[in-house]
Amino acid sequence: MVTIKDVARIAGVSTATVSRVIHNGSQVGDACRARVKKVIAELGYQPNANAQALVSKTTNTIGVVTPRLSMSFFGTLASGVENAVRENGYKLLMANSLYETQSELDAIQSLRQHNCQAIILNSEYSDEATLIRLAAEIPGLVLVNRYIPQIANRCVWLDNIRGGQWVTEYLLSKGHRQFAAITSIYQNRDPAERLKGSRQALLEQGLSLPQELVAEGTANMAGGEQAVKELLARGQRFTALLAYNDLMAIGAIHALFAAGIRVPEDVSVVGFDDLPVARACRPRLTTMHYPIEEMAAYAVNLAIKLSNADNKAVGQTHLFMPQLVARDSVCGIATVAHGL
Amino acid sequence: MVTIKDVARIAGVSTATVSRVIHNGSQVGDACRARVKKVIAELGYQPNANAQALVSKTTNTIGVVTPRLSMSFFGTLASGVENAVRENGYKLLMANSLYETQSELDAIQSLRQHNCQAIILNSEYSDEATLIRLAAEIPGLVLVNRYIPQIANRCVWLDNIRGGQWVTEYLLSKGHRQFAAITSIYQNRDPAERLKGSRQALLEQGLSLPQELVAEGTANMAGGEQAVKELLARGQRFTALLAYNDLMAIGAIHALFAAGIRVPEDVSVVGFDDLPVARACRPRLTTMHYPIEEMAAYAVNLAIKLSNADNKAVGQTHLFMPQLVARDSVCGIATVAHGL
DNA sequence: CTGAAAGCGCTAACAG
DNA sequence: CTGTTAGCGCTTTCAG
Repeated sequence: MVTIKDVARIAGVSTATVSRVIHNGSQVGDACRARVKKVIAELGYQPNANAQALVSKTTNTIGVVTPRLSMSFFGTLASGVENAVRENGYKLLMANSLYETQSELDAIQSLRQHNCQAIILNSEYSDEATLIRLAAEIPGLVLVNRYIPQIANRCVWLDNIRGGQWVTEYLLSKGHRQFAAITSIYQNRDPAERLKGSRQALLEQGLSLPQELVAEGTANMAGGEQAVKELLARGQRFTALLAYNDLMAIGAIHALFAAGIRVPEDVSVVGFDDLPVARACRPRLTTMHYPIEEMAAYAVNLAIKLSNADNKAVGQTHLFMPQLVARDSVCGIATVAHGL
Repeated sequence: MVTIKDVARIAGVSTATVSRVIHNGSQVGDACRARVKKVIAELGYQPNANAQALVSKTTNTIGVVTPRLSMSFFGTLASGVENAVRENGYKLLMANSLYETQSELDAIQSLRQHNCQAIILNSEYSDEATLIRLAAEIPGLVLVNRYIPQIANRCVWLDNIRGGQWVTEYLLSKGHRQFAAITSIYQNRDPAERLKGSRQALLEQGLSLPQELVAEGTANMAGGEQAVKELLARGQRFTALLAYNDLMAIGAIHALFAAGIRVPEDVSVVGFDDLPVARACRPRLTTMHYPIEEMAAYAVNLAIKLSNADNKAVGQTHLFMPQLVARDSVCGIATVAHGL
């Protein structure tokens, strides 16, 4: 391994001068600078990042913690983070939290041990108190997809209520009046908010979504299938189905077809997230686009600013809006022959 | 930040002793060890990873380079790597290479600068000479999804030829005799090998796959759609369609349905990879399972061994086999009314 | 079994 | 403009 000493010796200068050249310190003579640069190039010298980190108390590294990279949503999130991190000249340390509070905490610890300059955290299950404490300890900590009022300036989040509202209004505008919903068994934050938005939109039209028209399942395809089967078993009638997310929506479509019910001709189905899979399934899914990649990039930039004590007003909020993407899983009620 | 000195001072021992306790050196008295452990716990001391790296010339960090995390295949790969890395007590540094040779090289450089103990690389476009050189320079470098004979012991790869062969044999066993294929415009390695396997299987039955029954497209949904349109425009007849991968297969199914051709009733379609999306589309896709997560984990363990100079016989190869997953996009030719 | 001391590669005053 | 010097936090001989 070629070190700064080697460069200094061969260039006939001190290590301090080499260091100055590396960091573009203007305090170096032109001739000297040229000579050092030449030697650096010849030797293929690269500063040792660990040594730099040790002395400067900070790394050019940003950490990210998500539940599980293999899931499309988090892979896209990570990809957004990676891009922004790279564009800012930083490196990315990554850890899966596996949906568990303890491994989430472990992941954060391990990132801190490496002196990450900032940490982007998609926390699903840690409680607010823990997160608030963490935020106090780590200047560059930013939460994605979660909103905690006390640390609003650290949160980059999505308006799920609006999302639920807008997608429901879209269905209403298409003439639908008979709604059903499938939601996550974990009725925390997102599922609750999306449903709340939907109910708000319905209420404005004098409609409601009674409990018997809501079924629960795990937030994936299997859960969607199961929830729809339950709805069908209950003998409920509906022309529009609101799914918590795209995966559940796709599961729902499978179950519906299995029961001889066509989508969208008999029942319109909407998802949420706009995962890549929403364009792969048939019919292509009408859904709310979750700008996760942009949010991730935004979070990285915010985290960098915060970690540089670039004082953000406490209480500032970083809110993103979902957007409707109309595809083929919804049709107007006028064209519906009979509903269900 | 609490350092080893703080612990030493408060515990009334030297830093050397604290270091020994941390590393479970057996050279410490029980009483002393207990006292130190207590202080460590009280202070919440965590060794500074950068300082450790500096002195020990190696980190507990493993790097991974993939083209783009937001793509399902690579997200799953990364997830497999992450799991194995964590289980081995290492941390994960990650970089996207964006399908470009230069940024791939940059990514590797940046990982080396951090003294990663090992690097897992999914290289698509770097040439073999570069990779061979890199392997010589970096003891812990392992290539995933690529095979280079000269550095066979560094390659964890899949038998694409067999894959192409097996999936084709499956179709043959279902009675199909009229084949078409859609493949990637980049006729490097994987696409060429899968096609080669298919042709081999066909040849054994006295069949062939002439060029007019092969169309090219980008290796994604759009490419699949376009390739099928081309096949159709050429007026080709076939009952079985071999797609380079799942994404192209799904695009193909879309294009087929758009043309009024049913899958699998009129045409059977097979993919390759077994991405999550293969279970989401309708009909669910029959495809070759690519054990990418297992391969990633295997690669990590191999990389760790190699980096510890745990001498692997040069020339050893680490080959994985794909596996057929029969779902709903294929049906027997006996039940086909007319073919296309 | 434990401590003292040297040094990993680099940066940042402080002199000159 | 450039060199000297003193560490950053930790591990690791080498003595004791």
